[in-house]
Amino acid sequence: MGRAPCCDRTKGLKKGPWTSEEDKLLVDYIQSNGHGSWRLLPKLAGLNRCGKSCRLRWTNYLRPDIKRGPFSPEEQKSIVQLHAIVGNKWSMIAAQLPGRTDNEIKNYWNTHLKKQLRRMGLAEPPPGPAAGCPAARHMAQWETARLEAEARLSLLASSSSGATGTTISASSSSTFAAGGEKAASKPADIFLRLWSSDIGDSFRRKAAAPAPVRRNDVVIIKQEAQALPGPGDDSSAASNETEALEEYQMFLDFAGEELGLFHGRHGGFSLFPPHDDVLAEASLDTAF
DNA sequence: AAATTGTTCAACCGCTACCAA
DNA sequence: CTTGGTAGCGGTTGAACAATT
Repeated sequence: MGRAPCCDRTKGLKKGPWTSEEDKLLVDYIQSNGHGSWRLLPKLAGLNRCGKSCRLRWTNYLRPDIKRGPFSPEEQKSIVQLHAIVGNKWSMIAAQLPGRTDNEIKNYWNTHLKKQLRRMGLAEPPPGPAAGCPAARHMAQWETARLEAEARLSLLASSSSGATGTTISASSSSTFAAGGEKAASKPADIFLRLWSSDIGDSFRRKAAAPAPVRRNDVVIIKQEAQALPGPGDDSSAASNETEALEEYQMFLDFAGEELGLFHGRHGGFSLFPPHDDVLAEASLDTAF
């Protein structure tokens, strides 16, 4: 075994800001040869940088399809909503915003949106006994996505119904999902696609019918939740929460399968972290 | 005008899933 | 099956710039 190490720190590779000459070398090389192996690229392109640095420079700054300039209100809204759904999965969020990089979105979130939300009083965990509870928080996050989808549905319906000015209500939107656009082609809007899914329909109707359990970890958590002594030992409340968790996990699964949100190296996205992480998440994630 | 404080964002660091040897 | 390299990700840093005192 034994490949050469990726970044040989003994060779005195350059770090820090890129010069315009370095940029030109990188762009010229990639445009004529493609990036190929990032490890070999610096040598081939005549750059005294490590491949990692070249990849970052290209993907975050030099790529020709990168959109420059301030974020539009629509983009801001999408970031907030997507962050509510997937959390700090910047690459997933970036995949839904053409021309924007994960680094850019991450920076924008940390420097603008987080502050804005804090000012609006949305950066703290909700008050009450459910504070810090991942299930309650995620349910609230789904609710924000639901409201967004409803708003967009209304806009869509009013624009397509012309002068009549009628709008599709929340209860009638399942018709849209079942026989309308979903049957012909999927809506391009991520929130409408979530909303028009079976899972979205389940949330809208708040159906009491038990959802099929599709993941082993859901079963495990359900058993653990039942074993844990809840506040006041309210077993029905615990059961409701477990059902809510299962439904929300199905929503996440749907997002992964239908929208490609969770494709790639990280596989799926689970509501159910290891026990140690639950505490960490509750104390650290104060964005919502 | 100078010093201090705050803000932005490009780039780096460390971690890890994936995959080749 | 094990080991180790690669690529990609999220968190963090620090230089540059802007605003304030």
